[in-house]
Amino acid sequence: MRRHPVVHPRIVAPSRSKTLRSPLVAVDVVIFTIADGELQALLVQLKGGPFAERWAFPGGLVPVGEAPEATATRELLTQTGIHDVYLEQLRSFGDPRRDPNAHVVSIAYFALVSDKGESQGNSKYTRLGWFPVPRLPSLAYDHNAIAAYALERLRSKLEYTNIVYSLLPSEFTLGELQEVYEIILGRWLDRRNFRKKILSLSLLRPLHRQRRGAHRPAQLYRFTRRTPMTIEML
Amino acid sequence: MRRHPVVHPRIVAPSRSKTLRSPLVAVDVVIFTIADGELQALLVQLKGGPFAERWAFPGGLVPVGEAPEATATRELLTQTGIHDVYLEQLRSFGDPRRDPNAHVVSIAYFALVSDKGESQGNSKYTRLGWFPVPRLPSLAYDHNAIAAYALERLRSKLEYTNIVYSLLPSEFTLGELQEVYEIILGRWLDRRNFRKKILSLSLLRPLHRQRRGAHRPAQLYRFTRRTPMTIEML
DNA sequence: TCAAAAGTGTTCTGGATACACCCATGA
DNA sequence: TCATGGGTGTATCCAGAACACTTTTGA
Repeated sequence: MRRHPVVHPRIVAPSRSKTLRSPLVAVDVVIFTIADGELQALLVQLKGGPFAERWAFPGGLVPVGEAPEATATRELLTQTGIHDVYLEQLRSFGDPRRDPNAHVVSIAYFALVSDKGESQGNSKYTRLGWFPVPRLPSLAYDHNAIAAYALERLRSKLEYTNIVYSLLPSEFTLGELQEVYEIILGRWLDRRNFRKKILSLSLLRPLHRQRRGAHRPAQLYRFTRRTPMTIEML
Repeated sequence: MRRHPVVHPRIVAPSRSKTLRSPLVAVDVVIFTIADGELQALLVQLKGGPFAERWAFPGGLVPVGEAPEATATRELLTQTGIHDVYLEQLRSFGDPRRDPNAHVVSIAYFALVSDKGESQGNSKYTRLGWFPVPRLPSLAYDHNAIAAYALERLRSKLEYTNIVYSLLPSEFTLGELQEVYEIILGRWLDRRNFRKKILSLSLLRPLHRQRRGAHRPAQLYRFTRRTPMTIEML
């Protein structure tokens, strides 16, 4: 019926017609990183509104004329200082009661960063905090549901894409790579099978340097391509 | 920054503030079925606007207070008469230029029906038509991109979920089931291997009836559960 | 010398693939 | 009798899983 101008005119300017009222559009970004042997997510603390003091994922309203993904990128930069990250749309959450103030349809994204460093930036308006994903507090809006969905997506994409590269620094050992998998998937992997499989994919280039520590030195590797590809990893 | 009321107030009523302008929200539904040995999709013909006469997926604006999925269900019923179908969110498409009239963020869904019959309903406002997916015309908005995305999703979900049940009538033969897979995946499957695999999943219950034709009678089957489950089908 | 992580190969098993012939029916 | 799809079993291959001991270093 939308296609019939009399019934659902898509053409009239929004401000002219009461029947054209539609929910607001927002984005929310779940930013994951690995730190302290855990999967962590970045939260901001709300200052006002019904969820004052509560934590939530960074995000914001999408203005007319801006692509939602651009909003996500922009809010990420202004709220957390993070830029140039892997960013992927999850899905939208549109329940009218998810925000008590107004009907806001939120498009959720997830982002992956290799370390917390970049997020020290512009925190002058908001308190930022990294939280271990297994023990997230009770979040504002429906953000706990978004978190669960994001985690599920991360787990499955880890298995059939190479996006794990965005959780690692440019140089890393096979042990560190395996640890990322173990933390996110929540299960131990056999080291020999893991190395066999990963090395057979020729995604990694061994360097001429090693990581030293209180143990036998470990070969350092680099990803040959840091660009998303779908490939059976496990 | 959205969390800071002064900068991005989420609280003010939409009509009060210019800064709160956000795109409109719509849904679009890609409805698939199998007919005449092909995957087909249901389109409606637009009557006015810059895409007059062009075909598009049924859909409509989401009103304030209604969950987008409810809008999708409702528009499906009013525009096509289709109800009680498998419906799944794909993702949202938000490019500001996808609709020349206004910035409309569309949440795309895909639906599966087992036959065209249900769509004869209320076509008094719009012309409806089923089109073979491999030969879709040039659609309105960005609907060709939505179609491509929907097809991709359908193909992958066919492999790891049981949603194929929603493309089949309540009783069917293994040959018909296999044909659905072959049409959608676009490749031939070995009959013996297919039957072995499918029957090993105990998703099907053989009936005491057979389908007759100009050939050896074929055993009829029924799905034991017509509810979405994730399971490795192929 | 000890703790801690790195490095390495083989066996087994199960699932996927490839493949060809006979059967029952309606026309 | 013929065309059409239905029904069936076996051999092969490969990837995944299971599994233990030695090495190198810093402390």
